[in-house]
Amino acid sequence: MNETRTNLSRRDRQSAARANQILDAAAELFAERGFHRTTTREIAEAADVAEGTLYNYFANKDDLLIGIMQRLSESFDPTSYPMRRIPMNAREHFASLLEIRKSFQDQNMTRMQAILSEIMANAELRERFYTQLVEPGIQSLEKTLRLHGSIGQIRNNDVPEMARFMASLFIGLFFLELLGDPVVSSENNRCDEVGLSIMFDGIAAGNQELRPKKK
Amino acid sequence: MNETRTNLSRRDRQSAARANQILDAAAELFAERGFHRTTTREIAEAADVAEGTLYNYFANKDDLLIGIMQRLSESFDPTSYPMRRIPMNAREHFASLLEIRKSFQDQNMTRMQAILSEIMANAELRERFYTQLVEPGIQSLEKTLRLHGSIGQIRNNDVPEMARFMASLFIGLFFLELLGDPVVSSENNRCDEVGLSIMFDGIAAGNQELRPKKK
Amino acid sequence: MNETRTNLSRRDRQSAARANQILDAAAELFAERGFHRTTTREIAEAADVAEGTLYNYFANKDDLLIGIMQRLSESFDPTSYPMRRIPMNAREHFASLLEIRKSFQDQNMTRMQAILSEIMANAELRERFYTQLVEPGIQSLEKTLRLHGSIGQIRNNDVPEMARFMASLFIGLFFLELLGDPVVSSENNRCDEVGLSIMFDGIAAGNQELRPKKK
Amino acid sequence: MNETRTNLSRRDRQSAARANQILDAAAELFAERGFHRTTTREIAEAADVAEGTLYNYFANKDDLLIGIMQRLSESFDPTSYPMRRIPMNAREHFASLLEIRKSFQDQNMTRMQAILSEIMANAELRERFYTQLVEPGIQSLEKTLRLHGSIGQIRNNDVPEMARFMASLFIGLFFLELLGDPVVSSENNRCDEVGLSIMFDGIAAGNQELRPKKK
DNA sequence: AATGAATGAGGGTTCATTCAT
DNA sequence: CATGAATGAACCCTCATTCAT
Repeated sequence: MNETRTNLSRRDRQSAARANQILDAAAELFAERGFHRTTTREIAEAADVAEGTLYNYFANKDDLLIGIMQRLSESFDPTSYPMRRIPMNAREHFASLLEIRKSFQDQNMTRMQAILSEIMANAELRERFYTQLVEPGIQSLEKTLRLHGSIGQIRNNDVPEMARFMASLFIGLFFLELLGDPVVSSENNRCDEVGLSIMFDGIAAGNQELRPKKK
Repeated sequence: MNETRTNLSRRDRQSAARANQILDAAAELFAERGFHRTTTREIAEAADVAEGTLYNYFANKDDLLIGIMQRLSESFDPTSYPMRRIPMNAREHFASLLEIRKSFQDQNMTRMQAILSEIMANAELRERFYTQLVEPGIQSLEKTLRLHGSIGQIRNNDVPEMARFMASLFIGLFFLELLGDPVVSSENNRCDEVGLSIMFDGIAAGNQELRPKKK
Repeated sequence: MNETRTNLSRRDRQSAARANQILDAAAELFAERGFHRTTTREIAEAADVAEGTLYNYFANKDDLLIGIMQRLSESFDPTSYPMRRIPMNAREHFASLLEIRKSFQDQNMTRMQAILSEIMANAELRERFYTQLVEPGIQSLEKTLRLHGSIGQIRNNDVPEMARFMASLFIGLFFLELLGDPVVSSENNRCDEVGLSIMFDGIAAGNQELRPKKK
Repeated sequence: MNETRTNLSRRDRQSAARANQILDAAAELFAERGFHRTTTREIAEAADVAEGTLYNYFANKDDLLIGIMQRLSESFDPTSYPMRRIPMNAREHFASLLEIRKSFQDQNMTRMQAILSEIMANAELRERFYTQLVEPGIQSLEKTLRLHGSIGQIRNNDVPEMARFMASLFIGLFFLELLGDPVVSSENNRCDEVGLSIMFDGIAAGNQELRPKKK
């Protein structure tokens, strides 16, 4: 059989594609109006399948959330990023992390919104979210911090707290964007830039290096 | 009648008390299992009233969320805090802000959780949340930053971004606590301390002042 | 309060009446077209209540069957019958039992049909049916047989088997009626009469006493 | 091709075998959990075919019941039995009928259970059941009774009622067995024996012949 | 104002049946 | 003829809301 490039038969590929098609439709709707205000009927319509077909791919409505989360975590591999151009200047490194955050956010905003509404109310999902996304992200941050700390580029203590500090920043910015804060949402906002500056040099007067203005 | 201290009649006070009793019950349940997984029957039972009674105090179930939000914003008056002991050392000032955040969080965790689950899915609520809580908070931060900036204690530019930076930090820490992150959740965590240090002096090696260790 | 005759409040009585109203409608429909081919909507319509009201009185659809069974067993108290005019002639006694059977059948045909269809498929119901109806009936028969046996009116051994024999007869006749057998179903059928005769004197030629023809 | 013994081609035989394989699987499941609680998917799995294959052999799910009934009636040919060793002693004759009943029951218990649950709820099936099984059985009984009556071995009147009497007995015993009555279900029960005795000699004291005790 | 039984629209899910492969 | 994914009507049940008491 001609399946050199994938181990999956055509049927399997079709099946996976169908599952994705359903998940995408579900994520869109969950993000738009929340998990509970979205009916399986609407999902089916949006995915252009019959309602019963949903249940050939997912055990129940909750399982759609799990599926969305799964795909979210698949597209989030923090270990791959920071090491790409190491060793590098710490500031540039963290700048690139912030950019990665932004690009991840842009590509996964819908999925994030889709599950966020249920994360507060669904302990299992919350657990998964922390384990699959937040924890790995924080650990990656810790690793990065230790690396740069070990070579004297940044302070070398309180790594766990620093990592939480940075993670909080990421999460908070995401939230403010969701809430529609005009400054954070504006296309050419300087939040990341300022954030990076503060993170490295603090807000104390006189600490700031000269930074190149964004053009 | 003895109504010297309030403008409310006894009936009005009883009525307000009953409304609060219902809101508290609702908040507790919403926080625990989410808005949609909580039934009006459960709320009524928890509040020790009949189901129909709910509708004498609130137009519908959604209105309970609005009510909880209302009380949340009543107990959050950012304008009152920062000015208490001004002028003061900027670092101490922000330290006290962090403490205020923590105490607010402790006292309103339930209510916050109660509405958070619906904020993502309910545009009206999201709007209210931003307008009543986030925006005032940010504006207060901006004011504070400008104040200290104007007297040269901290850098004096990018105030909006700095305020978002700090707000993000608050929000993110809250989130990590909700998610059960062990470092942030631990009783004697140093996150605020480290956060303050970073905020002022940055993570760049050599920037840190000597800080007194927490006892 | 004026509740001398019953311990039940008006509300309780109304509630019980409503429950009966629902059970009667359900029994009718179950008998007509079977449990699974009857929808809760149809039951509600027949009972002239809303569909949701069913669930204020019964936990679920299955519970309706249990309720019907309950009422069936309430209207079947075998212990009360046979002793009414004891000691009596054994033949007359069993003749009256057959009449009782017939009258019970007439009054409960619908309910019996209603549950019969599910008895074969529902182990719990089958268990209840045997325990609440069949077993008490057989035990009552055994008691009666022992009584007449002890005073020499009938043979005095194999009481359990004789009781099963008679119970089988009752059940079988009921079944044939359900199946629409013309002889058993005919208004003035002589099955009971002949049955009684056989039961006492057997079918062997020459055994029969002279019996008065039914007028 | 070697088709000397049957008129059926190999294909036809295979086809019939497949149909039987499906019917057997269906009967097993219907008996176990009832018609409506059994899904076509389960039947297909048990029969080791695809779900769609069912519909190549049977028009729909109901048709499976008809099929089971068909096979039941094929294995029940009352005309063949009683005449085998006629003339014979009437008592022995009926004893052999009871044995036949028992063996039929043993061999067809599953199928009987399978359709019984639907007989109460399905008029068409009930009709078939009566026409194909009960009526022929009763007619055969009537014939037998008339035969023995005509030669003076048993009473010669009320044949239809006597036949119903006996049929009821058969049906009732079957039912008690289904219900799990301990006496009827016990391996070495004496119900048939006692039943025969009663049927011939009645329960009246002094009627019984001396019968040999079962070992 | 308080009650809680009644309501019925709407939800998630099942499953007999079809049909393209 | 065999397959099993796709289908969608129909089901049981929930629950926010109403209203007579």
